Amino acid sequence: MTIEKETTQAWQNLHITSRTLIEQVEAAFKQADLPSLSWYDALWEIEKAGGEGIRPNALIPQLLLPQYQTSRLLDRMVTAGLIDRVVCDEDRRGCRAVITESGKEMRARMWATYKTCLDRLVQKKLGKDDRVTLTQLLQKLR
Amino acid sequence: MTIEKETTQAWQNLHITSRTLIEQVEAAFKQADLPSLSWYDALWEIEKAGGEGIRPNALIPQLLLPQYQTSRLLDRMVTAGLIDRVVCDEDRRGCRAVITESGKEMRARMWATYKTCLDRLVQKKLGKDDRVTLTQLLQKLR
DNA sequence: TCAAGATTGATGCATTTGCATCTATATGTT
DNA sequence: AACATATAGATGCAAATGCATCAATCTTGA
Repeated sequence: MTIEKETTQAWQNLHITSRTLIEQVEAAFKQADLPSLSWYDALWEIEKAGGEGIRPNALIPQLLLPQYQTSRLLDRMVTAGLIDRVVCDEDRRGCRAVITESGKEMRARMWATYKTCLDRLVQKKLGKDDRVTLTQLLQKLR
Repeated sequence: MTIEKETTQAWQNLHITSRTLIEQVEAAFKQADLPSLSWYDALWEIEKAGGEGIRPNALIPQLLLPQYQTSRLLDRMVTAGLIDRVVCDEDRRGCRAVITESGKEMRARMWATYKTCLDRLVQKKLGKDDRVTLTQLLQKLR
């Protein structure tokens, strides 16, 4: 079994590109005094869940985080006043994460920054066809 | 300025794919009782540098790590006996990272595992043409 | 019904990270 | 030469991570 050059190149470009782009978004967030991408992802999932909120264990597969990281991310967001941990009637072991008004506001502010990055880093760099092709190729790898 | 659906999808697929694949490689390393990918990358760069070794500050752009992380990664690899930190005659502030025999052996063992993953996760999943196309699209994003 | 096992989510502890700063040496300017 | 500034790399400290484990609750099967 031999690894071809194109394999290595695809591999390296995949990870370098992903890391570099994320770094640029994180830098933009920091610049704007905003928390990091994982907070955005979590806030967005929790906001989409609506007033009922969402169970931490349902958040795990969305965020691709381990259980303990999810738990601690929620801790920090509670501390920051962006979400509430609400008791869960249907399962007393669990809880529900519910976004606060302040959380919604934060998510919106983050989106404003995020959006600009996505436009500059992806949309402006690749035509629609290329974006579709890229998505298809990436999906073959998952 | 509006973010189109294909933009979001390319963005998400890029990062999810990268993370997922890396997780699988890391899992394979852990499985085989080997250190993590960043050790591999560092060992490889240092080994390629030959007997002269390489200056930490030259390693930084290769590894895409911040200075302090590079410094501490070298610490740990010294502790593990995989590299030596050699005094640098031409610049007394600095040092040179030189791979040890044990380090070469470790890199080779890691490559055996790594290679298998690359074959299974990339080479078997995408034909050569697709790999080339993917690389090209990713390069447009960097 | 009740014990055995599974699941939810939190947490103690050691390691790693991120940031800022420090020391030491090198370089550039007058 | 003498000083100011820049650069290389290490490090103290606070925060975040990874791992293992815990308590509480739920589910299942006899």
